Formats: sequence, structure tokens, C-alpha cells
Amino acid sequence: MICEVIVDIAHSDVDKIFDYACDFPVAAGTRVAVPFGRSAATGFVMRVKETSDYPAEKLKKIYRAEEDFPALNAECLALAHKIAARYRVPMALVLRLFLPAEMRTGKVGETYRTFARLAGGLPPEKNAPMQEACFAYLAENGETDAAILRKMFGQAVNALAKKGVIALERRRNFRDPYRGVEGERTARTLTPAQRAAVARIGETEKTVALLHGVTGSGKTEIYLTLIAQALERGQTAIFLVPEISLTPQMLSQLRARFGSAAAILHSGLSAGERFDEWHRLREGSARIAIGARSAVFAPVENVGVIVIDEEHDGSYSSESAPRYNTFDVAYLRATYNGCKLVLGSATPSVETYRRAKEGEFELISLPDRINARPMPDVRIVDMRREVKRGNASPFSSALRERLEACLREGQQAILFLNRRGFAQTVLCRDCGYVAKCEHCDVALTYHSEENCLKCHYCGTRYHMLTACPECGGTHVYYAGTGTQRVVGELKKLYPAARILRMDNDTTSGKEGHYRILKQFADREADILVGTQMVAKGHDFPLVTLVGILDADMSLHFPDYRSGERTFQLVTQVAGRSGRGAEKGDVVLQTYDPDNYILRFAAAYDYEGFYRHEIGLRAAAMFPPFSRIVRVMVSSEKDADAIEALREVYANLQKLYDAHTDDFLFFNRMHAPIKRIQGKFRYQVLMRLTSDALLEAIYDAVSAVKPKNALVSVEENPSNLS
DNA sequence: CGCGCGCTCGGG
DNA sequence: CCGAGCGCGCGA
Repeated sequence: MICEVIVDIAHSDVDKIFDYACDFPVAAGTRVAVPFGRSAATGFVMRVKETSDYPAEKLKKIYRAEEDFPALNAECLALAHKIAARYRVPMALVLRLFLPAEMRTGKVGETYRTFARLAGGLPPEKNAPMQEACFAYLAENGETDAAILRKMFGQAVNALAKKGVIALERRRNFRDPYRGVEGERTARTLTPAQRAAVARIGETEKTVALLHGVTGSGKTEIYLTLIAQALERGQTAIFLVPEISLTPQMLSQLRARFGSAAAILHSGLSAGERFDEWHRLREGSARIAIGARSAVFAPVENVGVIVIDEEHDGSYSSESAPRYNTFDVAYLRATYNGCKLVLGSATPSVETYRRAKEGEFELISLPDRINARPMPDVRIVDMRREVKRGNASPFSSALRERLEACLREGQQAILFLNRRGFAQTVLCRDCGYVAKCEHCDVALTYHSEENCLKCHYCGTRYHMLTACPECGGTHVYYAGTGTQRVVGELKKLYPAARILRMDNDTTSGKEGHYRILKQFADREADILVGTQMVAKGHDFPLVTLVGILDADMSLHFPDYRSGERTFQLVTQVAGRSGRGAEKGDVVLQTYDPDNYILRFAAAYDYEGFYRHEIGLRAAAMFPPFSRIVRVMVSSEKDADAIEALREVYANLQKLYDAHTDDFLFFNRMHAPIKRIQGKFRYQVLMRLTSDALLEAIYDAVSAVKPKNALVSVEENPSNLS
């Protein structure tokens, strides 16, 4: 038997099929150990065949299979081929996406537990009280973990086993990441609107359905119903959620509904837990894969439905190679399995909504909140007036008033600010010097708790400045407000208030997010201050006030999607208010109170926002009316980066010369952030009228084999830094 | 004359 | 990716 093998080395030089002889039966998708060059390597059996074109005497033999099952099923293999071709990434890199990292490193293995049960023998003699007690315990409680039994009855357990009175059985133990989570079963009767949505998804001929429902319209219950239906048909399901929205509430809801049929794949899990959850899915003992973007590669077969919740969320595109797009992969899986792909959002991305409006996707609208609960009132506050009135604090008087009422009445508030740390920049008032990172071309952020400066791009810490290193001046000034400073100011204003902060600095560790969210949900704090991670689908019934401190931050981000992102952010964060019995309020602070994005967001007018935005995009020929492609070149050595850029640009220019009409824009330049983590960065930026040249662009770029430089292609990049 | 390191090539 | 083979530059 001959096996076509891809070796697990992520490099284009060895990204090809190697034929091996195999003298034991092996199925496609199995991981194998093979001789490779002078040493050994792991590889993936891509195909099994009878003969090889390679001279038989030069063929080497596969040593052994790494597992006694194929790690990749037929669907995974088919998918891998498409992804590798689509994004021009080495096959090995793509195949790795389908496995838990733990499986490759081999650092984590299976764990086992021994269970004891009565084997039908006679009860022990009277003079052995421990054995008697153990026997009675098993008779009463049934099968029990032997380790627990030994703690209770000591040697009696082994003695009984020896006599054959009880049987010990060693079984695979699956580590359960959410052992403690018990769900309260929420109401399952669907509203007429929810029932209609489920029915339409069942009936439509289209593969993709977009659920456009305001926050609180009950999308989750629709997802759960669709998943339950898939299970009833004997199929499996994939449920994708944004990076950090596996909230305690969501988990307990899933647990209550599906119990151990749901497997959670999440970066917060320990290696062992992730390994075991993956195995439960592969062998079919769990049939719902729930997780962030990488869960789209879950090892399930016969998929009945795929759900992407908060479809617009940026965490669905991968930022590092392979830069796959979760929707694209999910769509491939949906067509392979002939199942539905359901997208849900209160604020769909402009691109998705357009495709739905044009009839490519089934568009299902849920315009009303469950129980007809009103949306919170959004009050736009003009911060220019506040400044004129001499209020230099981050809080307008309107926000202060509302915050005080909230505290007085024992309710909770969320304050949102898209900037962590204490102050954005540290600058010298004498000469204008701004503290910058040694490895990155960005200004440092002051962190008051550690009294240090941090780079938010590479994490390097620096001592706080006492004097300006340029001119020696001592008038150091903190410009801009961050979450730390907001917390500080709040403590000064309301010493009695209990305040929690949630941002990248406070959510480290395995359960960082979970811990803070749980504390807030348990009313251990009155005010939650945080970056955009507070905006994600959390459900805090006691929150009646949301303050958006600086709505302009994302609005003036230099990116064609900044308006869209601001609308989404404001809508999402506003949706955290008034989810319980009390009506909620939102105070939106801005220096640009007439901005159309903020106006539409305050009025919950998605349709209005969309019409305005799509008009702008069409006029300026931005996506979805064009495609932006960025080729990024980076290297430790500036000269190497420039050389690689030159070669990439030369290849692309041939394309440009031949198809000038397809280009709306074509140029090379420094990346906006010239250096990150010590790497110099350059880019070729293109705007194309269609996707027709994408293939050719990938070809032109991958033809360059740069030395000491990294080259990558991004389509419609979400951040152009 | 010898070996050190940088580049190129092959791996089934 | 990793190791082998090989060419040329310099020091005793």
C-alpha cells in the first residue's frame, strides 16, 4: 500500500506530496511517523493508493500511525485542500487548524479513571467490617470512582476486587471544563416571531440565512432550537460565538439545554480540557461544537446546522497565517454537508446585509424585543459644551447626574471607553517629545497601577519618565484618558462606589473575563469600566445606565469601516442597558454630536444607517463595491524588508500594467505603523473593482521567495495599522 | 593548508 | 524546516 503524505513542517519548500510505502492498513486522515531526510517527522496521510510514480526502491516505509484513528475525516481533508489553495498557505499549516495543538506537541495525553461496581459475588464475611461497609456502599450508590472508594474504605477495595466481589474497570476520563456550571433551564416556548424565523430557515432553498434582530429579540433561543432540531435528526451542530462572549449565562443556558452533548472549544480551557473536548466531538459522544472562530474546524461529521452569532464581529477573521475568514470556511462546510448556515446580528456588517438584501441570503428580521421591552433611551451629549463650561473631567454633567441616581437606587452602570491604561501618551510640554516604544513605532501608554509605560503592540514595559530624555525638562504631561484614569476619577467622585475594570490588563489568565463578569453579575460591584469587551452580549438585568465616554474614538479611525464599526459598537454597548425590569438609559458623549452614524445609532435605525453608509461606499468605490488588498512585508532588517517589497511590487506592477482598468488604487508605502515588535513594515496597497485578479495577485506574491522577510496578503483588512 | 560559515539543495 | 555538502576567505 502506498500513502500520499504531507509532512507536518510548515514551509513552502516541503509543501508537497511525498509517497511512502506502508505495510499495515491505514486510512486517509491518519497522522503517521515517517522517515524524512536524515531524521523523522510526523505527517498526514492524504490519500491511500496502490502504485507510485516514484521509483519503488527509493520509497521509504511509514514507521507507525500516531493514533489508531484518523485525526481528519474526509470532510476535513476536502476542506483543507480548498483552504490551502484559496489562501496559498502550506498544507501543513492548514491541517494543523483541525487538531488541538496539544495533539501535536504530545504534552497532554488521555487520562483514565478506575471505576468499581458489584460483580455479583457474595457479600464479605462478618469479620471484615470495612469490606462490609464498602459492599453496602456500592449496593446503595452503584458504580463509584475507585479512588474515592479507596479514600473511604482503604485496602478493603482491593481485597474485595481480589475476591471477585467487585469489579474494577479502567475507563477513559474526559476532563470537563465546565464541571461546576449548572444551568437553570430557561423558558423554551418560542414567541410567534421566533417560531416563524425557525420555520423560514427550515423552508428556504438558500444555504445562508441572516437573522437580523435587535438586541434582546431572542436570537439565541432560535439558534438553540435549530441546534436541537439538528440533534433530533441525528446530526451534529457547530455554534460559533465571538472570542469573549462565552459568558457565564450563555454557558449555563447551553448546559441546561444540551448537557454533555455540547463540547466547548475555547482559548480559556486548559490544554487537557481542550484535548478531551476535541476527542469527545471526534468520537461522537459530544455532538455540538461551541466556540470562537477556530471551532469552525471542529471534528464533527454529518453537520446539520452551523450558526455564527454576532456575525459582524471582527474576531471572525484570523489575523495571522492562515488568514482564513470564518464565514468562508463555514460556508464550505455548509455546502459540503448540505446544511444551513445561520448568521445572526443586531448590526450586520454592511457587506453581509447587502448580500441578504440582494437575495443571496435569506433575510429574516426580528424588529421587536421579547416582551416588547423598550430599547433604552440614548442621549447624545455635546462634549464641546462641557469643555466650554470648564468641565475637563471625562464625565459630562448629564452622565454624573444619571450615575448618581443609579448608585442611589442600587442599580448598576457600565462605562465604556475604547482605550486601556491611564493616559494615551506622555509628552514633554517643553519640547513636545512623545515617549515611544523601542521596538514599535507607536506612542507608549502610561499605566498608573504599575507606574510604568507600556507598549500596547508588543507589551514592553518602560520606567516612568521623571524628566524629558530630549530636553531634560520636567513638565511631563499625560494626554488622553484611559480606563485606569476613569476608574481613578470615579473613585475620587464616588468613594463608596464599588468599581470593576475590564480590559486587556485585568482579564489575563484562564478565566479572566469570566471572573470579572461573574463578579459584576453577582452584584459585587456597582460600576463596570471597560474597553469594547464590555460591549459583547452580556446580560446584566440590573444595569440601567450605560455611558459611552468617547464615541469619537473609533469614529475617526483611519479606515473605511470606522463608521460601520462605531455604529455596531454604540448599538451593542447600548444594548447592555435596561435588560431587566427597569428601563435603561444610555449617555453618549461626543465632540461631534451631529454625526450621522451617532444619530442613527441613537435612534436604533439600522436601515437608515445602512442606506446612508452603502451610498457613501458606492460613491467612493469602497467595499462591497471594490476589494481592498494589502500585501504586507516585514523584517527585522530594514534593508531586507525593502528588498522583499521591491520584488513583490515589481511582480504586482506587471499585473497592474496589464489590467490597469481593474485597479482603483495601486501603490507601495510604509505601513502606517512603521515598526512593530522590532520588525520594519512596508505594504503594497491595492483597491480592485472585482475579485477577478485575486488569484493572480496571490500568484505574484507567492512567486517571491524573500530572504529574512515575511510576506502576507490581506483581503479587506479590518485594521490598516 | 585547514576549517569556519553562509548559501544551496534535497527530503519519498 | 533541517541537515549535508561545498565554496572561498583568513590565520598560524
